Amino acid sequence: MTHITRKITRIPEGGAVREVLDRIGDKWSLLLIGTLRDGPMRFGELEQTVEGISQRMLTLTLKRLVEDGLVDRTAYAEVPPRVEYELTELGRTLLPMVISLAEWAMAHHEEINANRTSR
Amino acid sequence: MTHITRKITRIPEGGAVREVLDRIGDKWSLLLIGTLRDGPMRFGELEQTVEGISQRMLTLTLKRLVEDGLVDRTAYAEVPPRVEYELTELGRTLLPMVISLAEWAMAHHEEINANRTSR
DNA sequence: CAGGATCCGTGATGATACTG
DNA sequence: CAGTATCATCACGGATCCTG
Repeated sequence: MTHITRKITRIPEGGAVREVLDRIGDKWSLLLIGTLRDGPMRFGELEQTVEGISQRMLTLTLKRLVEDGLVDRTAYAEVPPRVEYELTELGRTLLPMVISLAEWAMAHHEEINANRTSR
Repeated sequence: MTHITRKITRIPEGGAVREVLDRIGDKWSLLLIGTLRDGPMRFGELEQTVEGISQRMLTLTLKRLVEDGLVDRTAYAEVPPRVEYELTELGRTLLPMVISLAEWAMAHHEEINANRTSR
Protein backbone atom coordinates (compact mmCIF):
# COMPACT_ATOMS: atom_id res chain seq x y z
CA MET A 1 0.00 0.00 0.00
CA THR A 2 2.96 2.33 -0.19
CA HIS A 3 4.48 3.43 -3.44
CA ILE A 4 4.97 0.05 -4.97
CA THR A 5 4.85 0.80 -8.69
CA ARG A 6 1.25 1.63 -9.23
CA LYS A 7 0.57 0.14 -12.57
CA ILE A 8 -3.16 0.47 -12.55
CA THR A 9 -3.36 4.18 -13.14
CA ARG A 10 -6.48 3.94 -15.22
CA ILE A 11 -9.66 2.00 -15.09
CA PRO A 12 -9.33 -0.86 -17.52
CA GLU A 13 -12.08 -0.97 -20.11
CA GLY A 14 -13.07 2.58 -19.48
CA GLY A 15 -15.35 2.10 -22.43
CA ALA A 16 -17.48 -0.37 -20.58
CA VAL A 17 -17.71 1.94 -17.63
CA ARG A 18 -18.79 4.84 -19.77
CA GLU A 19 -21.23 2.60 -21.56
CA VAL A 20 -22.89 1.54 -18.35
CA LEU A 21 -22.70 5.01 -16.89
CA ASP A 22 -24.57 6.32 -19.88
CA ARG A 23 -27.36 3.95 -19.05
CA ILE A 24 -27.70 4.13 -15.29
CA GLY A 25 -25.99 7.45 -14.73
CA ASP A 26 -28.84 9.46 -16.11
CA LYS A 27 -31.20 11.60 -14.14
CA TRP A 28 -33.65 8.96 -12.93
CA SER A 29 -32.37 5.41 -13.32
CA LEU A 30 -30.51 5.09 -10.05
CA LEU A 31 -33.35 6.75 -8.24
CA LEU A 32 -35.82 4.28 -9.69
CA ILE A 33 -33.62 1.33 -8.89
CA GLY A 34 -33.30 2.54 -5.35
CA THR A 35 -37.02 3.03 -5.11
CA LEU A 36 -37.71 -0.50 -6.28
CA ARG A 37 -35.49 -2.05 -3.69
CA ASP A 38 -38.28 -3.31 -1.45
CA GLY A 39 -40.27 -5.08 -4.11
CA PRO A 40 -42.67 -4.61 -7.01
CA MET A 41 -44.36 -1.29 -7.54
CA ARG A 42 -47.01 -0.02 -9.86
CA PHE A 43 -46.52 2.70 -12.39
CA GLY A 44 -48.55 5.25 -10.50
CA GLU A 45 -46.89 4.31 -7.26
CA LEU A 46 -43.51 5.05 -8.75
CA GLU A 47 -44.76 8.29 -10.20
CA GLN A 48 -45.80 9.46 -6.76
CA THR A 49 -42.80 8.13 -4.92
CA VAL A 50 -40.08 9.50 -7.16
CA GLU A 51 -41.15 13.06 -6.83
CA GLY A 52 -40.39 15.40 -9.63
CA ILE A 53 -40.36 12.78 -12.33
CA SER A 54 -42.65 13.38 -15.26
CA GLN A 55 -44.88 10.71 -16.68
CA ARG A 56 -42.85 10.76 -19.84
CA MET A 57 -39.52 10.29 -18.12
CA LEU A 58 -40.91 7.55 -15.92
CA THR A 59 -42.12 5.70 -18.98
CA LEU A 60 -38.91 6.15 -20.91
CA THR A 61 -36.60 5.34 -18.04
CA LEU A 62 -38.52 2.22 -17.10
CA LYS A 63 -38.52 1.10 -20.69
CA ARG A 64 -34.78 1.41 -20.88
CA LEU A 65 -34.27 -0.35 -17.59
CA VAL A 66 -36.47 -3.18 -18.82
CA GLU A 67 -34.56 -3.36 -22.08
CA ASP A 68 -31.28 -3.45 -20.23
CA GLY A 69 -32.55 -6.30 -18.11
CA LEU A 70 -32.41 -4.43 -14.84
CA VAL A 71 -36.14 -4.30 -14.28
CA ASP A 72 -39.00 -6.68 -15.03
CA ARG A 73 -42.36 -5.46 -16.23
CA THR A 74 -45.51 -7.39 -15.48
CA ALA A 75 -48.82 -6.33 -16.96
CA TYR A 76 -51.98 -7.80 -15.49
CA ALA A 77 -54.91 -8.21 -17.85
CA GLU A 78 -57.37 -6.35 -15.72
CA VAL A 79 -59.64 -3.38 -15.97
CA PRO A 80 -58.35 -0.92 -15.08
CA PRO A 81 -54.87 -2.00 -16.15
CA ARG A 82 -52.28 -2.80 -13.56
CA VAL A 83 -48.59 -2.91 -14.33
CA GLU A 84 -45.90 -3.78 -11.86
CA TYR A 85 -42.20 -3.21 -12.06
CA GLU A 86 -39.57 -4.96 -10.04
CA LEU A 87 -35.84 -5.43 -10.07
CA THR A 88 -34.38 -8.40 -11.89
CA GLU A 89 -31.56 -10.44 -10.41
CA LEU A 90 -29.15 -8.27 -12.34
CA GLY A 91 -30.86 -5.15 -11.11
CA ARG A 92 -30.60 -6.33 -7.54
CA THR A 93 -26.85 -6.68 -7.86
CA LEU A 94 -26.75 -2.93 -8.28
CA LEU A 95 -28.62 -2.27 -5.06
CA PRO A 96 -25.67 -2.22 -2.68
CA MET A 97 -23.99 0.47 -4.74
CA VAL A 98 -27.15 2.48 -5.14
CA ILE A 99 -27.77 2.38 -1.44
CA SER A 100 -24.18 3.29 -0.68
CA LEU A 101 -24.40 6.21 -3.05
CA ALA A 102 -27.66 7.36 -1.50
CA GLU A 103 -26.16 7.18 1.96
CA TRP A 104 -23.06 8.99 0.81
CA ALA A 105 -25.21 11.65 -0.77
CA MET A 106 -27.22 12.18 2.38
CA ALA A 107 -24.11 12.24 4.51
CA HIS A 108 -22.19 14.73 2.39
CA HIS A 109 -24.54 16.90 0.40
CA GLU A 110 -24.42 19.65 2.98
CA GLU A 111 -20.67 19.60 2.99
CA ILE A 112 -20.66 19.82 -0.79
CA ASN A 113 -23.11 22.66 -0.80
CA ALA A 114 -21.02 24.46 1.77
CA ASN A 115 -17.93 24.02 -0.37
CA ARG A 116 -19.67 25.34 -3.43
CA THR A 117 -20.95 28.53 -1.89
CA SER A 118 -17.73 29.25 -0.03
CA ARG A 119 -15.84 30.19 -3.17
CA MET B 1 -39.95 -10.17 4.97
CA THR B 2 -43.51 -10.98 4.00
CA HIS B 3 -45.99 -8.18 3.84
CA ILE B 4 -45.12 -6.59 7.10
CA THR B 5 -45.83 -2.97 6.28
CA ARG B 6 -42.70 -1.92 4.47
CA LYS B 7 -42.27 1.61 5.66
CA ILE B 8 -39.06 2.45 3.89
CA THR B 9 -40.45 2.35 0.41
CA ARG B 10 -38.55 5.39 -0.67
CA ILE B 11 -35.14 6.80 -0.22
CA PRO B 12 -35.35 9.46 2.44
CA GLU B 13 -34.15 12.86 1.35
CA GLY B 14 -34.41 11.97 -2.29
CA GLY B 15 -33.61 15.60 -2.88
CA ALA B 16 -30.13 15.22 -1.52
CA VAL B 17 -29.56 12.17 -3.61
CA ARG B 18 -30.69 13.90 -6.77
CA GLU B 19 -28.60 16.90 -5.85
CA VAL B 20 -25.46 14.85 -5.53
CA LEU B 21 -26.29 12.74 -8.53
CA ASP B 22 -26.55 15.87 -10.61
CA ARG B 23 -22.99 16.65 -9.64
CA ILE B 24 -21.18 13.35 -9.83
CA GLY B 25 -23.59 11.50 -12.07
CA ASP B 26 -22.64 13.41 -15.16
CA LYS B 27 -20.70 12.10 -18.06
CA TRP B 28 -17.18 12.47 -16.74
CA SER B 29 -17.01 13.07 -12.98
CA LEU B 30 -17.03 9.49 -11.80
CA LEU B 31 -14.56 8.56 -14.50
CA LEU B 32 -12.21 11.30 -13.38
CA ILE B 33 -12.56 10.37 -9.74
CA GLY B 34 -11.78 6.79 -10.60
CA THR B 35 -8.80 7.86 -12.64
CA LEU B 36 -7.40 9.90 -9.78
CA ARG B 37 -7.53 7.05 -7.35
CA ASP B 38 -3.81 6.33 -7.35
CA GLY B 39 -2.62 9.84 -6.70
CA PRO B 40 -2.07 13.26 -8.24
CA MET B 41 -2.17 13.67 -11.97
CA ARG B 42 -1.45 16.49 -14.35
CA PHE B 43 -3.98 18.06 -16.65
CA GLY B 44 -2.49 16.58 -19.78
CA GLU B 45 -2.11 13.22 -18.14
CA LEU B 46 -5.80 13.18 -17.37
CA GLU B 47 -6.63 14.27 -20.86
CA GLN B 48 -4.76 11.32 -22.29
CA THR B 49 -5.95 8.79 -19.77
CA VAL B 50 -9.63 9.53 -19.88
CA GLU B 51 -9.99 8.93 -23.54
CA GLY B 52 -12.69 10.71 -25.38
CA ILE B 53 -12.87 13.68 -23.07
CA SER B 54 -12.45 17.06 -24.68
CA GLN B 55 -10.17 19.69 -23.27
CA ARG B 56 -13.18 21.81 -22.53
CA MET B 57 -15.04 19.11 -20.62
CA LEU B 58 -11.94 18.18 -18.69
CA THR B 59 -11.52 21.77 -17.62
CA LEU B 60 -15.17 22.22 -16.70
CA THR B 61 -15.53 18.94 -14.89
CA LEU B 62 -12.36 19.43 -12.90
CA LYS B 63 -13.45 22.91 -11.98
CA ARG B 64 -16.73 21.63 -10.63
CA LEU B 65 -15.08 18.81 -8.74
CA VAL B 66 -12.71 21.32 -7.17
CA GLU B 67 -15.61 23.60 -6.27
CA ASP B 68 -17.47 20.72 -4.71
CA GLY B 69 -14.44 19.87 -2.64
CA LEU B 70 -13.87 16.47 -4.19
CA VAL B 71 -10.62 17.34 -5.91
CA ASP B 72 -7.70 19.57 -5.03
CA ARG B 73 -5.90 21.66 -7.60
CA THR B 74 -2.26 22.55 -7.21
CA ALA B 75 -0.58 24.89 -9.65
CA TYR B 76 3.20 25.06 -9.65
CA ALA B 77 4.76 28.35 -10.65
CA GLU B 78 6.98 26.95 -13.33
CA VAL B 79 7.60 27.36 -17.01
CA PRO B 80 5.99 25.55 -18.64
CA PRO B 81 3.09 25.50 -16.20
CA ARG B 82 2.36 22.37 -14.24
CA VAL B 83 -0.94 21.72 -12.56
CA GLU B 84 -1.79 18.68 -10.55
CA TYR B 85 -5.13 17.35 -9.46
CA GLU B 86 -5.77 14.91 -6.69
CA LEU B 87 -8.66 13.65 -4.64
CA THR B 88 -9.49 15.36 -1.40
CA GLU B 89 -10.40 13.40 1.68
CA LEU B 90 -14.03 13.79 0.75
CA GLY B 91 -13.30 12.66 -2.78
CA ARG B 92 -11.54 9.60 -1.50
CA THR B 93 -14.62 8.55 0.43
CA LEU B 94 -16.30 8.11 -2.92
CA LEU B 95 -13.64 5.77 -4.24
CA PRO B 96 -15.07 2.49 -2.94
CA MET B 97 -18.34 3.17 -4.71
CA VAL B 98 -16.70 4.32 -7.89
CA ILE B 99 -14.55 1.23 -7.97
CA SER B 100 -17.51 -1.00 -7.24
CA LEU B 101 -19.44 0.63 -10.03
CA ALA B 102 -16.54 0.24 -12.42
CA GLU B 103 -16.21 -3.41 -11.54
CA TRP B 104 -19.92 -3.92 -11.89
CA ALA B 105 -19.84 -2.22 -15.25
CA MET B 106 -17.04 -4.39 -16.52
CA ALA B 107 -18.69 -7.51 -15.18
CA HIS B 108 -22.10 -6.85 -16.67
CA HIS B 109 -21.84 -4.60 -19.68
CA GLU B 110 -21.85 -7.52 -22.06
CA GLU B 111 -24.91 -8.96 -20.42
CA ILE B 112 -26.63 -5.60 -20.68
CA ASN B 113 -25.69 -5.23 -24.30
CA ALA B 114 -26.97 -8.71 -24.99
CA ASN B 115 -30.25 -7.86 -23.34
CA ARG B 116 -30.63 -4.72 -25.34
CA THR B 117 -30.07 -6.27 -28.72
CA SER B 118 -32.18 -9.32 -27.97
CA ARG B 119 -35.44 -7.41 -28.17
C1' DC C 1 -54.60 3.32 -14.96
C1' DA C 2 -50.75 3.24 -17.78
C1' DG C 3 -48.93 4.85 -21.20
C1' DG C 4 -48.15 7.05 -26.39
C1' DA C 5 -47.51 11.17 -29.31
C1' DT C 6 -46.10 15.67 -30.08
C1' DC C 7 -44.02 20.11 -29.48
C1' DC C 8 -40.39 22.63 -27.87
C1' DG C 9 -36.84 25.06 -24.77
C1' DT C 10 -32.36 24.78 -22.94
C1' DG C 11 -28.45 22.89 -20.94
C1' DA C 12 -24.74 19.88 -21.74
C1' DT C 13 -21.21 18.71 -24.88
C1' DG C 14 -18.05 18.90 -28.92
C1' DA C 15 -15.03 21.37 -32.29
C1' DT C 16 -12.16 24.89 -33.14
C1' DA C 17 -9.25 28.72 -32.44
C1' DC C 18 -6.71 31.51 -29.39
C1' DT C 19 -3.58 32.75 -25.01
C1' DG C 20 -0.69 33.52 -20.43
C1' DC D 1 1.26 23.15 -20.80
C1' DA D 2 -2.99 24.31 -19.24
C1' DG D 3 -6.25 26.43 -19.97
C1' DT D 4 -10.32 30.39 -22.25
C1' DA D 5 -13.51 31.91 -25.57
C1' DT D 6 -16.89 31.27 -28.95
C1' DC D 7 -20.09 28.97 -31.74
C1' DA D 8 -23.14 25.23 -33.16
C1' DT D 9 -25.70 21.05 -32.12
C1' DC D 10 -28.41 17.75 -30.22
C1' DA D 11 -30.23 14.80 -26.76
C1' DC D 12 -32.64 15.36 -22.48
C1' DG D 13 -36.43 16.27 -20.35
C1' DG D 14 -40.87 19.08 -19.29
C1' DA D 15 -45.71 20.24 -20.58
C1' DT D 16 -49.68 19.03 -22.74
C1' DC D 17 -53.05 16.34 -24.98
C1' DC D 18 -54.74 11.84 -26.41
C1' DT D 19 -56.05 6.59 -25.93
C1' DG D 20 -56.60 1.17 -25.11
